[in-house]
Amino acid sequence: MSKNIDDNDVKILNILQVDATRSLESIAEEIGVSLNTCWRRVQRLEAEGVLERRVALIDNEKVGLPLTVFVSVRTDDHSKAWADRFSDAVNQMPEIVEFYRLAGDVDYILKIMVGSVSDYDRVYQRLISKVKLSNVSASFAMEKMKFTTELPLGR
Amino acid sequence: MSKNIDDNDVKILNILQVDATRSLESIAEEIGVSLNTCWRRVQRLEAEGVLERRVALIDNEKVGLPLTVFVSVRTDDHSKAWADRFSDAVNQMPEIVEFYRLAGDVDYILKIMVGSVSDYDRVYQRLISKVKLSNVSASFAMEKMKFTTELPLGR
DNA sequence: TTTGAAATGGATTCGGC
DNA sequence: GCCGAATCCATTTCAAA
Repeated sequence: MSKNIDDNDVKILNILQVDATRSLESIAEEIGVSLNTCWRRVQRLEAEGVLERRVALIDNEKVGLPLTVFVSVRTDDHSKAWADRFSDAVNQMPEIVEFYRLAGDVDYILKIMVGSVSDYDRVYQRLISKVKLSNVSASFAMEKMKFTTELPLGR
Repeated sequence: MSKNIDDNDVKILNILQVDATRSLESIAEEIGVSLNTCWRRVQRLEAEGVLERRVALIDNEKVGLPLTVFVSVRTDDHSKAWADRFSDAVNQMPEIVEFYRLAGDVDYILKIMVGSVSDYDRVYQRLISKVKLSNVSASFAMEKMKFTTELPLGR
């Protein structure tokens, strides 16, 4: 934990990462500081970029996106040019919601959210039309058992 | 896409899933409806559970959680009792931020956010002390190339 | 320089038309 | 769907420590 984040900051972050609609007044009361102090801390956390943004989370099933797919990618082309093209292609595709480069035998993992298996196939076809992938393996999620954007900050 | 979500609802959702601090007035203006209509639509989307909640997103590196680990789990115990114990254990561990049951040869995938490899090892030890896992494989993320909570709703 | 109390003005909420 | 009143809330100001 960064040294410029104290106990009260953590309390504020823990409240806001559960519910960003909480009023400053109620947060101030809960953590035992004045409204003003609380406001200043939130401002500082935003200015420092600790608090990145506030977003609305949408129920993926209720908007017709019940299927989550994890895709493992291996490549034999480890050039920068290839990596850049892959990255650009992924960033143009809104169905790909997460994308990491990994250590180990799998080079990349993608998380894709779509309406159906055939929607997934269209996303897959579009992706491989943009960039050559030597070894791709898809795993379909049968059940979302936990999903949170809340980071473990301790108390 | 569910039939009770129309074009204007999608526009509202697309705005709020990028920035939940936007005022109703500015949203109303952007999509071309009255403030009141916009407010009622947001109320309805919340009541229906389409809009689940609004949260603050925190910079994981700035709070000392630079390491993301994907863990694949295979099990030979496919009983309900075992699955429940696994699920309970995961839900008690805030470092595990995502958890899915998969189709295919890997049974589960976990996404874990921690400060370091040794923090990961502590999480891992804690997990296997609570539930027997027959085959576990961890992949460490070297680079977060894309992360968004924004669902692809089309226009 | 920091802190808290109070004022301001803007945004949200909700009834009625 | 639109108006407008009542309320709530973020932000600024200002005085005191």
